[in-house]
This record gives sequence, structure tokens and C-alpha cells, in this order.
Amino acid sequence: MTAPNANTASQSPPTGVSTPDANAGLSAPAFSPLYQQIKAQILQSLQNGEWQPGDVIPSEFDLAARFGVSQGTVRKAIDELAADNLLVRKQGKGTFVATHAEQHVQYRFLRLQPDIGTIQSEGPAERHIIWCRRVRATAEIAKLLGLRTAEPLIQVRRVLRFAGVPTICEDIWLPAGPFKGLSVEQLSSHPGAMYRLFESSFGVRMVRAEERIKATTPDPETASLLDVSEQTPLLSVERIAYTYNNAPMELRRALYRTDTHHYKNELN
Amino acid sequence: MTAPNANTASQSPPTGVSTPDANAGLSAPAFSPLYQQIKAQILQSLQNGEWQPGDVIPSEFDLAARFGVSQGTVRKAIDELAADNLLVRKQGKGTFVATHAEQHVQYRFLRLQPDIGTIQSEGPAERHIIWCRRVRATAEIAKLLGLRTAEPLIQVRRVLRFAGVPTICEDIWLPAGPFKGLSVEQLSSHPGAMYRLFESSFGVRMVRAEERIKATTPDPETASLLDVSEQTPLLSVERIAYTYNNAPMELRRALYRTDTHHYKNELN
DNA sequence: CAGTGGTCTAGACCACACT
DNA sequence: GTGTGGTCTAGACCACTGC
Repeated sequence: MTAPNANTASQSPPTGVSTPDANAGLSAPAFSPLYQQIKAQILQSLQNGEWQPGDVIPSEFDLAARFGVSQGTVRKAIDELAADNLLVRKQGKGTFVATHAEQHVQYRFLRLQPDIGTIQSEGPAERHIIWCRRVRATAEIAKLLGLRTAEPLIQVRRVLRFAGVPTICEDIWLPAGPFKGLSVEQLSSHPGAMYRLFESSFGVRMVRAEERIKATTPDPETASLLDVSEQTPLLSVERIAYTYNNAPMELRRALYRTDTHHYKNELN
Repeated sequence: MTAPNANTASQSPPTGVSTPDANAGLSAPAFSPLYQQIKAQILQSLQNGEWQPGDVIPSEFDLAARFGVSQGTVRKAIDELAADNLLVRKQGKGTFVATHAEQHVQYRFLRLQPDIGTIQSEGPAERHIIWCRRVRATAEIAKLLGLRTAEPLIQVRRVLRFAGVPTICEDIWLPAGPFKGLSVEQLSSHPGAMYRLFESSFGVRMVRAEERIKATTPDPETASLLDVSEQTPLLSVERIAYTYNNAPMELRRALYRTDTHHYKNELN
């Protein structure tokens, strides 16, 4: 029962891995290390909701028994998932599913920082929802979100203020299906950041994102919302956020004022 | 000589690590895993030039013998250094000191991409050095580079063209000491990217960098160099590049045209 | 105290590159 | 074939958490 890899009478370690026996003749050059397969299985359990954000997952030894491998192999799989910010290890306590809720970083994907002073010493941002309505995907937006043209979307426009100054104005597009029922009330009343709401109310956890940045000037409406002139150069930040299976689930187009803030990026 | 951790007569594995004996009484809570110490020693050999960029370093077993630890411990140290892009592992061949020269990525820290089309299908950039002269550090620049005001610097101004279009105009400040002798001829004639020259001719290897991005408009001179109007919004990118010991060694202030290109960032 | 993740070791075997 | 990094195992002990 507990030793699926048992294969020899001697006490040599299980050969495992590349299924050397079944590969007689010409076989696909596919070679996947055991820990990658374990990683994929753990990912599967995350996607299908077996373990919810914030939960503890089974211990390394439990998982090793469950998958019929050694603890070290499970460890390597978890190491990679932790490096991807999908799991969080806590010595003495266990390994947890990463969550936007308990993350001490308030804005996971926001790279805008005040020019001087300690980070976020300015306190939490004020969030003002301008409106939230159902729209249909343009060809361009559909392509970015991996949908078909004219599929229903929810579009949210909001403004973020730091220390009372309107600094960010953004449009957010979400596929209507997974986010059915999203309302202005929900958005306004929810205390935390937006990704927290997505996670707790819609079971959608954003895992990574890509941003494309340009410099531009605002249209009249946005200029008014940000309290700047139409000639003010602003950062245009287009973000696509992805959930577990690398599926795009959100498109944001934001304009950032950079008179008191800057976009910070670390290059390695 | 070769077994600094030898400590017991029995064949139990060396206890090592936390020096449990010397820690009687109240001691600093410092605890450094063995592999971190190995990592530091390898880093030391990189800094003092024992292994040059492009070189193979000794095999994991050789290093294990040299440091008196097991191969697995050396492996973990190298894993982290490889994750930091300081070393590059090549299965079957060895572990190499990372270099800007052989890196297939031409511009290690440049995040600007053409809006459409395959990445860098536009061919290599044309580099035009505008000038290169000795200056003295302003208080602001000195602070950013960790120097004192009025220390001698070399300042380079250049323009990069993609597909014939001037797209980037940047000023580069370098401490005069480490870069003694840097000349326009050297900069112009050197075939590759700038960091390659720094590495091969001055022994300075840039390891990581930070960028601060704002939106702005160009001054008249820069507008002319980039062939745009003074009202054109541009990305202002300030980069500080660091060498091994986390010491800042270069400051760049660049303006990017974003009419045909965008700054791309991956968020994890 | 028991349970968890974190470190370290020793040894086996696999995949890849060079000669 | 030899040597390199890459994977896997088994077992020991350390550090941290909470009962």
C-alpha cells in the first residue's frame, strides 16, 4: 500500500523517474524529474480547491507517503512552489497556501512608491469607485484576456488617493462569468485590496502578472479625476494578471501620477 | 588541513554549523547554516577575482573537499548563487562564472521592447556616443553612488537607435577611479553592450540594478537628440547598478520614447 | 513534549558533454 | 569511458512552535 515504487528485491533505492522499462523502442524524449511531477500534483490540489488560501497543507512526510516518494523529493517540489509565491513555509508550524489576505504586503503587484520617506508611511490609500458596469469585450481586450470578441465583461473604474492626492486612475476588466455578482457595494465596502475580494468572494487567486508601461497624457475625463492638466505626462501601466493555470483573468489600464511617486523595479 | 570540521572520533556526521559548544552563556542569536558560509566563501572567490567571468569553477566534489563539507551542501550554496545569476550551471560541463559577454541576452537590464513582433527582431541597436567627459559629483549623484560630493566621475551621454529611430537618450555616471582611462574610442569601437566592456576592460561586473521610473517631457537638447517635440511624454528611467559587494557602481538617467516600444515588467 | 520545517550527510543512479 | 551536474533516497540532527 505504502510503497508504490517498490520494484526490486534488493535494498537498492527505487529507480523511479524516467520509467526506463516502459521506454523500450523509440519513445518521446520527455523526461520529467519526480519532483516536477509532485509539484504538478500539488498544483492540481491548489487549483481544484482541495487546499484553500490560508490553509495548512499536509506535512512533508504526509505528502511523501501519499505520493510514494521520499520527503526530500516533496521538499524540492514545495521549494519551487514557495519560490513562485504559491506556498509559504513557516518553520515549526507548517506550509500554507499563499493568500492575498494575510500577506503583509498590502498591494502585491503595485510598484508605485512615494519618492521619499519610508515605504507606505503615508498610510493606506483611499479607494473611490467611479463606476462598475457590464460591457462587452472589444476585439483587443478579448485577445488580451483570451476570450472571444463581445463576450460579457465587468468594467470597473476607480481612483486611488495617497495622502489625499489622487494618484492612480484605472480601468479594470474582468470576465463576467467567474465574477458574476460583483457590485459597487461589494467593492466599496470591502476593507482590503481588490485581489483579496477576488480570492474570498469568487475563488479566483491571482498568481502573477505582466505590466507594459508607456508614457502618455490623460484624456479630459481622466485629467479631471486625477486633478492634473491634459498636458501632464503620466505613466500608462497595462497589467494582465494570471491565475493558477496561467490563464489571464484580469486586465487593468491605469494612469499613474509621478510627481510625488515613482515606479520602482528591481532587476536581477 | 583538509578537514576543518573534523571534531569527533565516532563516525557520526560532523555537527558543525551552530558551534553549539562555544555558545555557552548568553551568545548572539546568530545562526548561519553551513551552506550560507560556503556561499559566502564562494562569493569571496568571485570578488577577489580567483575565478574570472566565463571561467569554470571547480566541481562540486572539489569544492566540497576544499571546504570540508559534503557535496550536497556545496550544491545548495551554488544553487542560490545560480538563482542570483552569479553562476551558471551547465549539466555535463561544469559551473561557470556568469558573464555579460556570453550571455545570450544582449541587454541584461534593458526592459524596453518593441510593441509588436518577435522580441528584438529589429536587430541590434545602433549606439551613438554624444560625448564622454570628466565631471565632479553633485551632492545628489554622490549620495546615489555612495561617494562624497565633488569626487571625480566620468559622464557619458549616448543615444540608442532601434531600426533607425532614436529611442533612448541616456546619461551615465561612473566613478573615475575604477574606470580610469575610459575613452570615447573605447566606447565607440567596442562591439557589444556596455556592461561587457566594464567587465573585460575594468574588471567591474554589474550584478543587479534598481530602476525608478517616472513620466516626463524632454529638455530642448534631449528632444532634439530623440527627434521629438518638447511636449512628448517620455519614460524617465533612473538606474543604479550594483557590483558584487552590493556597492553602487553606475548611475544612469535615461529617457525612453514609448511610441513604438514599451517597458515590460514581470510581477511575481 | 511531539510535530513541523531546515540542515547536513552519504551513497546510488541518471542525463549530458567531451574525448 | 570519464567527469560533470541533476535526481532520489534514507537517516540523523537542529531550530522553531505550540501543547
